[in-house]
Amino acid sequence: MGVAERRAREKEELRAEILNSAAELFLKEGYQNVSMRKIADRIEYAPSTIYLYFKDKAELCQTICVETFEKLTAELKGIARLGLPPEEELRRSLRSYIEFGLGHPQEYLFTFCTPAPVGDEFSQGNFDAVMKSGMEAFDLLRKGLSTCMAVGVIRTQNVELAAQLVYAMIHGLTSLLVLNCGFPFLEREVLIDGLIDHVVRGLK
Amino acid sequence: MGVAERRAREKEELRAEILNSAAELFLKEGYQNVSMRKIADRIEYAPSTIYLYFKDKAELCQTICVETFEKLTAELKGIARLGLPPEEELRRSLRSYIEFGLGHPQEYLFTFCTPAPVGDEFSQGNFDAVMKSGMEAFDLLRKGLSTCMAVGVIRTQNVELAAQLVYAMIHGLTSLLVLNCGFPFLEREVLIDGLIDHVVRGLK
Amino acid sequence: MGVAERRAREKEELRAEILNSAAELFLKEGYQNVSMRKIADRIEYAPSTIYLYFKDKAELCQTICVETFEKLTAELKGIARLGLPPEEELRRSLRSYIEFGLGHPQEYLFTFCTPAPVGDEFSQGNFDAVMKSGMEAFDLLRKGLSTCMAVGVIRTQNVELAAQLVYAMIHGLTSLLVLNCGFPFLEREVLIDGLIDHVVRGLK
Amino acid sequence: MGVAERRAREKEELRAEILNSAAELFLKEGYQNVSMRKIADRIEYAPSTIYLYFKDKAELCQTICVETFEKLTAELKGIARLGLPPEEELRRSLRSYIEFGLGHPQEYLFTFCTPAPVGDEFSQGNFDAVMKSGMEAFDLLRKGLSTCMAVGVIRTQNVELAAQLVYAMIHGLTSLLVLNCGFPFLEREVLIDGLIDHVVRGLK
DNA sequence: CATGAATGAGCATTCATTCAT
DNA sequence: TATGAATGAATGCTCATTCAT
Repeated sequence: MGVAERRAREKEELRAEILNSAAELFLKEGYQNVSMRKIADRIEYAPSTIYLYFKDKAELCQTICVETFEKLTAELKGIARLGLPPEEELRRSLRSYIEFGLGHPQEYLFTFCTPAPVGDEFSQGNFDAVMKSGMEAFDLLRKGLSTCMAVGVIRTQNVELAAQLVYAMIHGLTSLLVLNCGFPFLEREVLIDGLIDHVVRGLK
Repeated sequence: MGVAERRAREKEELRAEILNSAAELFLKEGYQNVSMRKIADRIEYAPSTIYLYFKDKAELCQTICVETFEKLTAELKGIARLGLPPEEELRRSLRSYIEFGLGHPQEYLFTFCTPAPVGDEFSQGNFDAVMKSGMEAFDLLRKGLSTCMAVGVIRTQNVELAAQLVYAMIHGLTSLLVLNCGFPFLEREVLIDGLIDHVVRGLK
Repeated sequence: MGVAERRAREKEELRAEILNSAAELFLKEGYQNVSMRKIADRIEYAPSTIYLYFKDKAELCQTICVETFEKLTAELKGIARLGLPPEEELRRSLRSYIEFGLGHPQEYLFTFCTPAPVGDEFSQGNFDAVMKSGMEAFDLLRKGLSTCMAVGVIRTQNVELAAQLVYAMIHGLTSLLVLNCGFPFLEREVLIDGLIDHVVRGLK
Repeated sequence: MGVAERRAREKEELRAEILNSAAELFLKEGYQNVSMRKIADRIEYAPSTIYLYFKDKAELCQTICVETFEKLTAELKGIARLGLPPEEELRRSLRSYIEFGLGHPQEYLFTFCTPAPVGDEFSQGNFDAVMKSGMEAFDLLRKGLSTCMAVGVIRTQNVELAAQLVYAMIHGLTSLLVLNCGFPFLEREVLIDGLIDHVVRGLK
């Protein structure tokens, strides 16, 4: 039936619109400074409408984070399926990670650069859900480094340490570029190439 | 003149007490969760008294950030004055930078992890004031790398590129640790040592 | 004509189901704590469906009250039809009244313990409708006392005074028990027996 | 200092005004239907001002109840101090109780005829505070009946039962008269005299 | 007949801030 | 200089109700 389909589509669109607007606002103003009303104003719906789609503010926030991680994971998995040589795959993954951040700046910043809302607003359940999906993405990095280690293209023996350091370094560049804070950065491509080289060279 | 002097001294002391208490609270509870009343309660003055010393909550926060960065700059300058061998000085500076972020998480997050227009709470003026004092510290990193390059302990020729990459990498670790997002990071010391090694090795 | 009949029957059944569920919820959770949604959830219909049967929440409540009082009146009439000796009939009626209050606390409170203008939620119309059906029950008390007086089992001559006092006394116990205020009352049965005895003895 | 005194007096006056208005509204519209805003509107202050005087809505309600009980207790104690013969003292106390209700209709109804706010709004602490002060008044009734029993002016042996029944009966009349619900009651004095007689006769 | 989507008004409460004193 | 009193705006959230379908 066309009617039901159209309704479902519209509903999905509004849900996405809420998520987008919320992510944008959370990013620009900080989780705590964004009220449900502000989100509602931006999408031009009544505040109570949001509650038809998300139980509360925390669930809204959680959903943004989880969906962002899921997109990233999917992308990294796509690369893994290409069957590239390990070092090449690692480089591609790192680049993919950075480009993902640049391509989804709002979600990236909100998910990776915003302190977890403290207090009783964000429940342990909310927190766990986000962390779980984040771990999935991180595991792909661990796995890639493991493979490199197995075939001897990187020297270091401590997978976990290597993974955390590599993650820190690419996150550093990604977040700085995404923040777009007015600092006179060099060309993005130059920085990305330079960083990946630096990272991989350090692993050898 | 004794009376006027004593008054001035007392006034300065109260100002410092407000800053200290506020910084402590911002750190422990997060900027948003600290009300002017809480600060006032802690110093045992009326909330309105704080407004005799600071225009508003944002100015209070800005002052704390700027004064904290001044401390970082002073620290980095202190290291420079030690006359250490260039590589050693670089390592010490990087470590100092990271530890500064860990020691002043609120200020760090506010200054380096928050996109420019922070809503209507923090004015552009507040932001600029803080950013300006942060940039002073960055200059010291540029200078340190320059020296390393001059004496040949690092290979790369592009100071600016090196500085930005190094900055990105240490910022990456610092911000992750500061965000305190629940991720099971390894020991801080291990990560810091590992990162500095990785960074320096990559520069050679 | 089968179709129209079945439809009418189904409609009547749903109406009754709404009333039953609402009464049960009002009783268990208190009028204010019962939302139209809760009622709808319980009968597994959409909230808006209820509005096809009742103008608003107040009308729903009014209907419950009136129908309940009609049950009380029916009960008292049933006792009268038993042809018991007058004193016995009086005792049975008093007990029946008290037990009615205990069994329908919300309706009781709403009708007998709430001052007339109930704010803007309940209209005067709602209130009058309920009061009218409550008064019908009071008339039966007058009649019962009249009979007792006629046959000499009670001494007092003033029917109206006796009726009002008796009513006040049983209302006193009923309302206290119904309010459920946390006071450590004795066993309900003991109190009810004691009260009826006290009331009847005082009439002699 | 005149200034401080005047301030204290004004503060006390506002506190009393809040209590009075709140009691009146709670009574007329029911605890749940009275918002802090409505109270504020009535006294022509901002809603937040009320919070300078009472921690929350529950504390406001609790205060009204407790202060009402305290007034009643004081009155009953005054009678006890007169050293009247036991039966006379009992009659006077009962009359005093009824007249207290008639003289403070709003507080009486709110305190004695309104169901305890359920849910988590009213804490156990709130509840206990009210119950404690209510018990004090009730104890005076117990004591009076005890004395009557000791000197043989009343027959019944069960103090607690007698006290609860007597309380129920006088409360019944008081609440009906106070409700002023439109029912065609006889003269108040006639009803009061009649009730006290009825009650005392039943005790003999 | 029944509903899903949406809303506007309302809630208790908190907070940064002002201002007369 | 310092403050106590007061406030207006905002917050997350709930609910009775409406209405197009």
